[in-house]
Amino acid sequence: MDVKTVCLGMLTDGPASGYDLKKQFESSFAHFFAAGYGSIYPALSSLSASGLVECEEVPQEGKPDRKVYEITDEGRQFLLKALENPSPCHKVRSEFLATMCFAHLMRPEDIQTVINNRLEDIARYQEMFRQFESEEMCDWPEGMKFVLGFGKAIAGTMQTYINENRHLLADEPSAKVATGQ
Amino acid sequence: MDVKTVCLGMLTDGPASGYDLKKQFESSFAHFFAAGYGSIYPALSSLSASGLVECEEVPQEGKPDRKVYEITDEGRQFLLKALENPSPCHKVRSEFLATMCFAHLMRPEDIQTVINNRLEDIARYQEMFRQFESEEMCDWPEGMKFVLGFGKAIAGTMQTYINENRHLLADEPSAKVATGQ
DNA sequence: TGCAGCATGTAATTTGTTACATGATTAA
DNA sequence: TTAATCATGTAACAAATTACATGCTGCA
Repeated sequence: MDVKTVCLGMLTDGPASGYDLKKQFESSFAHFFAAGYGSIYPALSSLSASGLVECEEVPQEGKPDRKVYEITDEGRQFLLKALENPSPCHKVRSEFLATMCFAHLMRPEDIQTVINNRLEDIARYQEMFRQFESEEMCDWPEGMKFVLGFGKAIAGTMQTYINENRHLLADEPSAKVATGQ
Repeated sequence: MDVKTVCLGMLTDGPASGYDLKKQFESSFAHFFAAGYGSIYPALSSLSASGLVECEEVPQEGKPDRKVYEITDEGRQFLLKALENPSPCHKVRSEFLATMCFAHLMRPEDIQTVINNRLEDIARYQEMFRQFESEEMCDWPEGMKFVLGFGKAIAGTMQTYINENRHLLADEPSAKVATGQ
């Protein structure tokens, strides 16, 4: 499933512009599917050319026309076919873990920095999940709740694991072992 | 960090062929960094052309020459520079989660199939982690243990989360609610 | 007889990323 | 005045996937 198909899926929720979809990719989808304008706009053009979506251009003052895309019946059919894949993949590409594999070649302070930055990143996701929980979540489809819950669970596990095991990689400089003083 | 850099890192463990590296990508690295022959061989050629590795061709009978690559001092320096990135990314690309977002458009039995297949995939990873734990693990660098433990923790959380929340997506056909029978 | 494993690679294609290009509005 | 938000897109580039291409050995 590529960006095109995910955009098509997002449009089942109602008409939207490329700009709108980008916001979804930055929020609810951010933890498992990345896409920038450079892939979203071409995706929408292509979907439009294939007749899977229709585009309505809404003129605006001082801004480019807002192009609002709406899924067609053909688009719905295409999406359903795409959703029939019985084994959709789940891929991780982690430069973080790759880096940690070679931690023994790094300076301890650099390892600490990498870990702290990762924890910050995780914290940002957790903040996002918290916001979703407090807000609109009730009227979302169950699948979306499942996916958000999934992300939250994984983020929590990562955080705990890293905190409990970072000592394996490098002892913190400030962690002076009891010196009896 | 691309395939090239990871190959370079793997070679710090000792000389190896493209075929050997592929086996690592299929085992200990499989849960966070994918690479096939189509990217490994070109990566090694390129590293060799840049002088970051050296290649020794070992003739064999009935097989193509085995090309054994060894990291050079220049290669080590290059790797250390690459490891200095303070914020290496950790990206997930999940067609599985994307599919689940649109579960309300799918047939319940198809949802079950997708979930069962995902659980099988997770189980395969867990089996792999178990094998590593029983074997050679002791002489591995701490970073590698950290990374394997990370994968194991995530796999466990996924499994538990999916089992505990799959009912949100579709009630199993056989799950007849207490009939008083 | 057939398949898995060993062992290498190339070429075409697909996909996505990054940088570039434009430009008005609004709040700090 | 400066940054963020709104709003679109293209073109060059980078990277990885897939299919293709070869061919021996050893086991079941």
